[in-house]
Amino acid sequence: MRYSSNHKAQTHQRIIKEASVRFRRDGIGATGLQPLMKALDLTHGGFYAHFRSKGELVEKALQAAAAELDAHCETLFSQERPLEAFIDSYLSAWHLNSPAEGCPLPTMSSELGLRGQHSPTTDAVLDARLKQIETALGEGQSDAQSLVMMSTLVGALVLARSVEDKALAMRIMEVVRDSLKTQVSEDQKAGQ
Amino acid sequence: MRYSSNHKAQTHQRIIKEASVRFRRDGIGATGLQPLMKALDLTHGGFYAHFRSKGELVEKALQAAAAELDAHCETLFSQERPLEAFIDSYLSAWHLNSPAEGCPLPTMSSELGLRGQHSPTTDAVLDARLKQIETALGEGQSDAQSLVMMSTLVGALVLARSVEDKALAMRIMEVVRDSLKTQVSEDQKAGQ
DNA sequence: TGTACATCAGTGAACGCGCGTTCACTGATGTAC
DNA sequence: TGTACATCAGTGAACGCGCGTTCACTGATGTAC
Repeated sequence: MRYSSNHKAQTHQRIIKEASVRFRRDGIGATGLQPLMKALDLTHGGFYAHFRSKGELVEKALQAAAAELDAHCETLFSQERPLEAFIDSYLSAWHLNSPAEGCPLPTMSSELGLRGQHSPTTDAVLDARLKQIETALGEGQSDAQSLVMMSTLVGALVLARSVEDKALAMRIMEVVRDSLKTQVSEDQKAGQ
Repeated sequence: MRYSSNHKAQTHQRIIKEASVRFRRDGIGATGLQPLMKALDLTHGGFYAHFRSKGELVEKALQAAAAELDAHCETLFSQERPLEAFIDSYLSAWHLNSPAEGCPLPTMSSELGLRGQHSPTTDAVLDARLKQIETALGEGQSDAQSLVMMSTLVGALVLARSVEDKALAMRIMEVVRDSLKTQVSEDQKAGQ
């Protein structure tokens, strides 16, 4: 069956979108192409009309997730207290329970890093995030601070998501949130 | 063939040891029982004379890795500057390149947390690590600081391991190491 | 405007493969007589 | 001390399953005449 001119491009994007959700939620290895295509009311055979391999889809899905997050961060960083908004958003109950729609770093980076897979895309995602934080930190602040902040945010989310005790998970996020915000305001005072 | 009385216990431990290495190095899902047993010059069928399932091995391997790390931390925490030694050790070039023998939190927790697997063992591993840090922090310090420190350490290692740029990886570890050590010495001054 | 044809996104069976798990079996050793 | 037997850690073939990937095919639509 032949479809309207932009039909294929639409399907292409639907596959990427669904993959970016499943890779973050279930992991890359645990996500099968067959169930993925079935969820979109397609058959698995058609996959290879869109991508050369699962690996190519991983790249595209990671880029899509990063772009999604970039857009979300744009709105946060245009607020009055950009860094506080970013911290609150990153360590929120919503982000804790929505790995499928959140930052790909805590969920996908370990699976991409451990294997020989090591794509340049992971570096690009992290770079983009760091650049945004640096800009928000303002002048006079070294980029070292953004590396420390990003490490703390990612680590807190990884730990909070991995513990079974929900109260502990919330406590991890709360104390890290407070600590980072205190540090930011102190740095801003010192910078003035 | 029947073996000497402690032979089975020895094999049992060998399986756990090899699994704790492979789970951390390759991930739990990507580690097959067949190759694992073959590496120990055993056949895969014998596995079920030792463990009820792969899941049980995951638990035992995680516990073994945690115990190993506990022992290593004991020696660090008996040094003159226990926290500095712990930070340097956690964010060392060796730890960056040796996930198989290092802390199981950065490598295994995401895989354990994402699925419905969520075993109480993960919580126990984190708890043990936190307890050690709290003790080293000394009296008057809240356990909030140990949560923040552990988050930062885990996050830094996850990020450093996931980026392709080796120089960036070393830089992440370096700036986080410096930041944490500065904070520790400041806290100790304030605590006196 | 009506018909013949080419296109190609998507179909669905099939490929080899490795997975976790089961099970009837082996055979060297410890134990009983 | 010598023989018969029971034990049981480990063997290796087989199970069903889902994986990533390939490929000959379909059939609705856009295009050419």
